[in-house]
Amino acid sequence: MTRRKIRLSDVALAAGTSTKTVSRVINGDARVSSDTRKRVQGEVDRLGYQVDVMARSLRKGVDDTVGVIVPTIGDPFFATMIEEIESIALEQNLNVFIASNSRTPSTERRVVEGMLARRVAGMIIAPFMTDFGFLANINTPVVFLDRHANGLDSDVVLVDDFAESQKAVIHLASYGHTRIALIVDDLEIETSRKRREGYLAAHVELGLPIDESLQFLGCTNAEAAESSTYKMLAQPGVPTAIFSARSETSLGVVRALHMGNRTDIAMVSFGDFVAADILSPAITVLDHNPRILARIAMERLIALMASGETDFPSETIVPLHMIARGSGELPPTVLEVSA
Amino acid sequence: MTRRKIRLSDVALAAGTSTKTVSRVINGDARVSSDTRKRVQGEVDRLGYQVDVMARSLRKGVDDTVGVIVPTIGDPFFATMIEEIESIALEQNLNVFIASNSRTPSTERRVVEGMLARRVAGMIIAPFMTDFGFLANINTPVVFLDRHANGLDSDVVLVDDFAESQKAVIHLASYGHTRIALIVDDLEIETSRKRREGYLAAHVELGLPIDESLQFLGCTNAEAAESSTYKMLAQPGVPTAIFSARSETSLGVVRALHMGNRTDIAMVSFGDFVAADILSPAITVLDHNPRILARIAMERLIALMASGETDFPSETIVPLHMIARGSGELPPTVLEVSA
DNA sequence: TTCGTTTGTGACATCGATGTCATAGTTCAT
DNA sequence: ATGAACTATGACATCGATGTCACAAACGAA
Repeated sequence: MTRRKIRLSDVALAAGTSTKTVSRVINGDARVSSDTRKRVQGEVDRLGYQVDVMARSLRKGVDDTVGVIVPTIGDPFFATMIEEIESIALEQNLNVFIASNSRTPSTERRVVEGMLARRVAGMIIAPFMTDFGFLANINTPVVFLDRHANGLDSDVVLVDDFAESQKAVIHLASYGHTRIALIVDDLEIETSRKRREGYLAAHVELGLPIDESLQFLGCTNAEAAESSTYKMLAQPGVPTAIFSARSETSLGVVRALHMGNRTDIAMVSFGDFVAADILSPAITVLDHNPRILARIAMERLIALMASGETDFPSETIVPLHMIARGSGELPPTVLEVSA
Repeated sequence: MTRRKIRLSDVALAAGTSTKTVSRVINGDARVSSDTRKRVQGEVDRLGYQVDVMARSLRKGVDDTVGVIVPTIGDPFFATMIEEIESIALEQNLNVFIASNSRTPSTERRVVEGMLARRVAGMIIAPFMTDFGFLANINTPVVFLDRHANGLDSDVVLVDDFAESQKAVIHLASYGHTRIALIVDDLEIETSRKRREGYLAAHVELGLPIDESLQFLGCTNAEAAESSTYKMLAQPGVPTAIFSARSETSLGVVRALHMGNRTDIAMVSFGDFVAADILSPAITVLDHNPRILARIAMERLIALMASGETDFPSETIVPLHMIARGSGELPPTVLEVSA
């Protein structure tokens, strides 16, 4: 029933030439008489021949595809990043394959190896937490995005998580807050660790007391952040402000504040998110724009793929702007003294 | 500088066996003495050998990867769908490669061919608008998601866009609305077309007048929907309710309503979205849950990959539930008579 | 006219892994 | 003891395309 796949040799047979000549036509080699070329092209069209990319790249060693690996596609931050990468790739006539590491180190490694084995021309990786030492003597260009790669000195594009977080907390404190909660993902993730350090450093700098009970760690997604926030609202000594260290967790925090009728609590989100500007109050955010990061990373990757040099890893730090929308400028709520 | 890639033959040489025997060990073939096996495995580990997936699948014809193709990764509907597919794949020990067609027919075709050429074991495609006739005599299993494939009779999992949309509009009308606007994507997309037809059918069924000026077509993304909504709010004869035919456009509509201070206008969204429940008013949605669709599609695909039969394409229609949250139950605003 | 070039073409090896088949050495039932 | 039935292993062809090199024909220069 199914027609056999057309191969180079089938075309060659039909056109009465060798496979090599067909190959030349396919690849636009000048060394073919226009006569032969026309005949071969005719057969190619008639038979609907398509190059077998696998075989080709087995032979050539690479193909024009870039691989992108992120922790989760569902996180709008990464989704947007991917969109931007794709639109650049479209301009450059590159293909893009995307995979997620599902926030699982074993998957992360497998996925990276899968991309390598498929001989992508380059990769952009937003690492989770695998040790990338195994990439040390691979010559495929890789640019890391958002976080450094553990165990590998490589090109990276990121933001100053420490300083930006510190800035956000100081912003809240400047409105009089002294009990500022932290909602953050797993500390094994470099980004999370640094953001927390920034949070702590701000406290130290301002001479504010550090309260363990205000730090909610391990908020891996919006749901976890939401339930941490409920817990926070229920405990004695409710904070008057919250610093959410990731846009995805911010969604959970905001939902809990709305559900619990505590929109009087101030908050700043590390990273913008949809609807942040139309909530009441609108949410103040550090504009951690994935498109900018993606664009820089692609530029770097394209340069690497062209030149092949990988000897001097560059580190690009993108500064962030705070967008004050209201939630971060709320004054501390007068504490209700419980009976 | 870069170490040469380790091949099967390198391992064979080191272990003093033939490549075939190494291959057997790699693939867990029983026909190897435990002695030889141990020796080979030792060399594999020592040298850090990794299978070249390209070469392997050139030989075998397939590999354990499923390809997923969607119009845009940025659309949370598709992003969530992908997440679900990945989590199932993880259980099944399958790899997933994702690509977007960038809402461009030429890219769509190129991407599908790229996947095929890489010999994915199966594909899940949320088609944009390409004619998929070229897949007719390909034997890779494919399940279409969300929309039928043009020009190809294939397995598909979708919702009843027509009837569900009709239902949504009738829901609005039941609260007294007679001027109901429509925000919809390009009509070349099957889904959009059917949803609009449902909108129109509801009008006919209820005997409501159909007003061209209330239909905003071509809203391809949130921004487009937002500016269409502004236009709608500015024109004479502002509607009292809006049916937004896609969750991504709903975000734009909601933003415009908030910005324009017209949250008194009722609305129903085809598809839930983050924050829909914490806005004021909270948004009534048809719960077009991508996870359910994804799960069904994966089950079907896995079955197809196992059996290979592709002869009887199945069509699965998933029913939707309406989640009434407030915005869809608002009464019509009393029209202000302009001076 | 003869030799060096250029041009068009094909034979063959190769990329890395696996299927097929042959074969030498064992084991076992008769 | 002897042929049947395994077991463990390797030689070789193959998947589909392309690089290398050889070579015949046509061309141009002396």
